[in-house]
Amino acid sequence: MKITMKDIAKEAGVSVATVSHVINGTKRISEEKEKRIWETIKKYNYVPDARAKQLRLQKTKTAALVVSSLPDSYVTGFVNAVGMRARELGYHLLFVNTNENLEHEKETIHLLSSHMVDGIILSPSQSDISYLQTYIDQHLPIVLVNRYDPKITNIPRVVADDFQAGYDATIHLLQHGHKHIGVIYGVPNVSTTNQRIEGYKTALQEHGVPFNEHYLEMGYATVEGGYNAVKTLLNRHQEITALFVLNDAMTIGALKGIHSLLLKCPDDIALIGFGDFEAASVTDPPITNIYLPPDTIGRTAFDILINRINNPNYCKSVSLPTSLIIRKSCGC
Amino acid sequence: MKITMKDIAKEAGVSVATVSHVINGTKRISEEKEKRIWETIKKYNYVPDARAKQLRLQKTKTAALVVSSLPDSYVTGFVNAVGMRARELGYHLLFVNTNENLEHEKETIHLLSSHMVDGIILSPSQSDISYLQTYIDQHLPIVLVNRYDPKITNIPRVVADDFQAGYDATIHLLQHGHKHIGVIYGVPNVSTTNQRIEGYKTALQEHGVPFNEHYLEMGYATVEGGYNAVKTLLNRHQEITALFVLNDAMTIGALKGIHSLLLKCPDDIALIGFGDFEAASVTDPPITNIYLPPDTIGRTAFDILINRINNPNYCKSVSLPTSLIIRKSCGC
DNA sequence: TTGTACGCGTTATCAC
DNA sequence: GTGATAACGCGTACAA
Repeated sequence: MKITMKDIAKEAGVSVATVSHVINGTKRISEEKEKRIWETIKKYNYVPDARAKQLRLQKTKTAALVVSSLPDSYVTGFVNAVGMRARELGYHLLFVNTNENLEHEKETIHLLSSHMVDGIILSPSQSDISYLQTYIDQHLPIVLVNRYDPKITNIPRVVADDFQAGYDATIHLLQHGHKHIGVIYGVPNVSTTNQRIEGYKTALQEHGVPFNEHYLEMGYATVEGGYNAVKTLLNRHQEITALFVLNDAMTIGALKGIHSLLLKCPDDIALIGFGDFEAASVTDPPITNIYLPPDTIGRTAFDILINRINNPNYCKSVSLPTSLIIRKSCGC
Repeated sequence: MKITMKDIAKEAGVSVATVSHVINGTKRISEEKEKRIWETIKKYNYVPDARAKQLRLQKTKTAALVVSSLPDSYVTGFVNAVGMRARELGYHLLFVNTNENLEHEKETIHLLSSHMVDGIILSPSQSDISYLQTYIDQHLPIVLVNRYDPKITNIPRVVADDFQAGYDATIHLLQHGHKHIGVIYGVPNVSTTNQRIEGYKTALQEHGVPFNEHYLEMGYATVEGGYNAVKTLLNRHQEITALFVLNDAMTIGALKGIHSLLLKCPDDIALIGFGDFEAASVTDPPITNIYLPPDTIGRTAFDILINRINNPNYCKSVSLPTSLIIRKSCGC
């Protein structure tokens, strides 16, 4: 049931006008009443209805950004796919990039929960998404993409089969005779990273290769971050002959790093990336990648969201297969 | 002045209920009245207020997409910059990708004009944006980015100095002794393409090199498109020794094409791109590019939009400088 | 502090 | 069958 300012006012034993003033700080209200009102607001996790506010104030505090095309790459492709599907189904899309910042993400979800949108597709910044439970209880339709918390099962999600992908990549490197395989990742404690590393471990184990946790190197999920991570890792472990990098930007940085160390790829160091980007076929050498299907993920996520909007109990989760695109960076 | 359903009803001599039924097709209304109502709607370019509708119907037909990061590349970087600035100023951002489709763009602007947003940053699909005049007359705040119509001066814009960029790129190639320089572009009749080509022509002229219009090759603005365009162009004009490609995706495709023709870059064909992408430093060879500053363009566009929102007469236009990033694809 | 008109469409109800 | 009247959705801000 949706809770309005009227409900808050009744519960706190004041008028809606008073509640409004407290929320907006537009007038001094007595200490105790103000406190009681805030408590009631917290209790019900109340957020003023954005539309009513906009209608009254005659402004939306929303700007539109319209562009005529988006070049490809995983997240971009994904954003694009969601946009296309949204359009096909007569929906608009409000877009927010939280820049891997949890606070920003929490604020965003809170804001959006003000009936600003019918539902949310969320690619979380971390795996700890327990804060979402409140909104789920309030029947705010949410679909998780890419990352999720395995312990939370009442939120639908669409993700890639990261375990299998990590496994496949590792097997590919093992088949080329590599025994010392480094892994470079950007974001810790998220299901994507964890699952890919699990797949990596499993593949190693099946081939009787011991797992060395020092072969796991974290860095910022940027070109620069990948560059630094590679240099650190290879300087410390000269026995490493292959690298598995978990995202596009770091893959580019890793290749830069390999070049700067005057190493030959794939002769000295084999490289396999995750995500796949347009330029991967023209790099020196062309990079073998695990391909993530942004289009399928995006469209599926939107379709699931619509189902969830129409039926609050709908809770299907999907895990999509990835594929290995073989180029030259592993010595094939 | 904002026009409401009440105004339409009065003008057409009917009640608001009738107007609503006509718009939504929820009831049979007599031929003549329906016709009269539609005419009035067209006359005033009336669009029902999205917020009032949403408030009444308790749904927004809007979904949110929240992602935790966007990898870089020009448009992506630009989108990201606008998003950051919007957040800093307490705005939300509705995002639409029109996929270079003019009809889609027109529909979008029309929809957004329903007070759905306070203002619009538009990267048009074509230079013919005369259809915007109606909205400008209605004081819908719009800022143009990247592309514009030189004839329309009452819409603020922020663009790169495309003429100078085209000039700089060409001069760079001329200085390396190239006389037969091909140009590959994706979108015809837009200011970006036109201006860059103007710069190219001017540079040629200053160096006494004749302009050959057959050196201009158009293709789809994709990797595939760049690939095909290069093959077509180089097969037809074997004397060409340098290529200037006007966007990232086609630049990647062009390099692919050069490889597939078994030509050496830069020895056989020099290459200079436009936009610059992360992987450009690790391609074979690393690609010299004209760099467009997405961050500055995005933030500036948003700031101008805010000014326009606060003052309908504000109409500053900005042209930002580009820079040449020298790598190896020109033989430096 | 609070009652209440208002912003703008939608739709159930009622009148012709 | 056609069309108008009016209540409603939810905050805001002025008058009391």
